[in-house]
Amino acid sequence: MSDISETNSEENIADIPSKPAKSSRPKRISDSTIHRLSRYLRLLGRLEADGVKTISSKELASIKRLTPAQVRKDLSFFGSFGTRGLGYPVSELKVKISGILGLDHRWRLAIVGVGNIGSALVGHKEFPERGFDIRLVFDNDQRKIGSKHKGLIVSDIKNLKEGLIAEKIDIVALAVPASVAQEITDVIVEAGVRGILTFAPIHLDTPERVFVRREDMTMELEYLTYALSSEDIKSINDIDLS
Amino acid sequence: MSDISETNSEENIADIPSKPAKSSRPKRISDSTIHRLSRYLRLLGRLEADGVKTISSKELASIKRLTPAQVRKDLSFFGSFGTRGLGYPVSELKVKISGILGLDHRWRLAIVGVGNIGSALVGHKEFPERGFDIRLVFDNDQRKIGSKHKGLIVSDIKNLKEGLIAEKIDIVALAVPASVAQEITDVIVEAGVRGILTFAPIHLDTPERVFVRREDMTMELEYLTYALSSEDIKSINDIDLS
DNA sequence: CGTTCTATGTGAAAGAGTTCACATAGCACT
DNA sequence: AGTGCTATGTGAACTCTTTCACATAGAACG
Repeated sequence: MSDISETNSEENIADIPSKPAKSSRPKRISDSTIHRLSRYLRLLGRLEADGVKTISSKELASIKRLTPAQVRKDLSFFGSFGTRGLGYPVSELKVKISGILGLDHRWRLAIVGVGNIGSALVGHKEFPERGFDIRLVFDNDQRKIGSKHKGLIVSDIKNLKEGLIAEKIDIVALAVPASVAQEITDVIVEAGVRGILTFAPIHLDTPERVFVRREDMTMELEYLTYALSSEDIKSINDIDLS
Repeated sequence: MSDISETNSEENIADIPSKPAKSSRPKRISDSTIHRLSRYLRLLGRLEADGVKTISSKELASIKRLTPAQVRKDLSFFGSFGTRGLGYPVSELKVKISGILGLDHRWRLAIVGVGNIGSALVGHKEFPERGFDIRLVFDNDQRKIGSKHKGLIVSDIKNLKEGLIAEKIDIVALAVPASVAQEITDVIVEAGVRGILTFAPIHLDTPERVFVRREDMTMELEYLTYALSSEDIKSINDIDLS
């Protein structure tokens, strides 16, 4: 049973907290720490390009609106990468974080569903730049199958399982309608893929060994509408009626 | 902590109970609670369509892999919507949550940037279905400006500020290169828009009254690569430690 | 109308994540 | 080599979130 899979705020991964703490486990790194590492990494890339050699936790934090302690704590979970009195060596830290995040080699992706979102993913330039190679693209629409889409030929979803296995796909980006997301997920899982990035706004049932992350724009929009609405309510309530 | 601007200006206001103790929104509600409300809402929509009249916290939780207590707690922050011994009335709860999230009226969106992601947003069918109307689309590419994009004419980004004001835009979805994201954000803020959903992987500097949410696919992919990599490492490490 | 049974609503406990605060490592400069 | 200075690394304190556990509201049925 993986402790990483037990994300707290999102239900992504199937998990029933049945087992008591297994012996002495490394230590569970929080969701948010990993996300922050991603963000440090990107910043470090820019700093390196700018020729910055060293950066302190304070500077790192101020750019991202975090506390220096947060930065140091995040990094300290994985080792001591800084020099006391000096700060962190930019290039070296970048390499270290890349390693932690598993970005020391390239990853093989497949996109399933070439609708609005799927197309955007296929053309997304950031992916190859950051180590993700899109190897396969699938759809069930006969008009799309066989056609070239930004340099990649769209495969028939009927061949999904075989394709994923043959191309040794690590991660699938799932951009299909919610109504078929679960059945396609089952095929992906059968093919042995253990990472899924889904855009379907439903819960996907997967075995424990499979990691699922959801990207949900509507949910984020709804967070905004909540925030905007309750602000308004607040200002109304702030007016003293007496 | 997420990027949502801090919303606690309540320290200023002394706790004078001049009004009926019908406190509107006393505590700060967590990020995760709001996200879960979004997800309950979607599930309730499906249940309602299926003719389900009543649902218990246990059922609600099992579908989403949460605990019943979590569901009840989330809802209890906003009131008592259920009936003891019975559960929650589906339609009624749906209306209540919609209200909490500010979804009792439609919201006016603008998309800035019609690249891969921007195009996907413009064509995204879920938005209108969920109360979000895309009113304006902007780009800086002369070849795109003036052309119709899924029924909407692309405006010149030079007219961003005026357009946002004229169309009373509530929320902007920002899908532009990171290099120009901050300057465009400044214009959006000047136009008085207080909600931004950004796809640029950088920190946006905004005044406190503006709410920013980030959608970051690469970050989620990196979470997956982290999880997949450390799984492998873990099986090696599982042997010793402390 | 009373009894039984079920699932809510909620304080309190437990568990996570963040911030504090400070001892200390290492650089710089004499 | 010694002194001063700065920023790391990290237990401990604190704060926020989740889970527990149970009293109790209301439905159902005789």
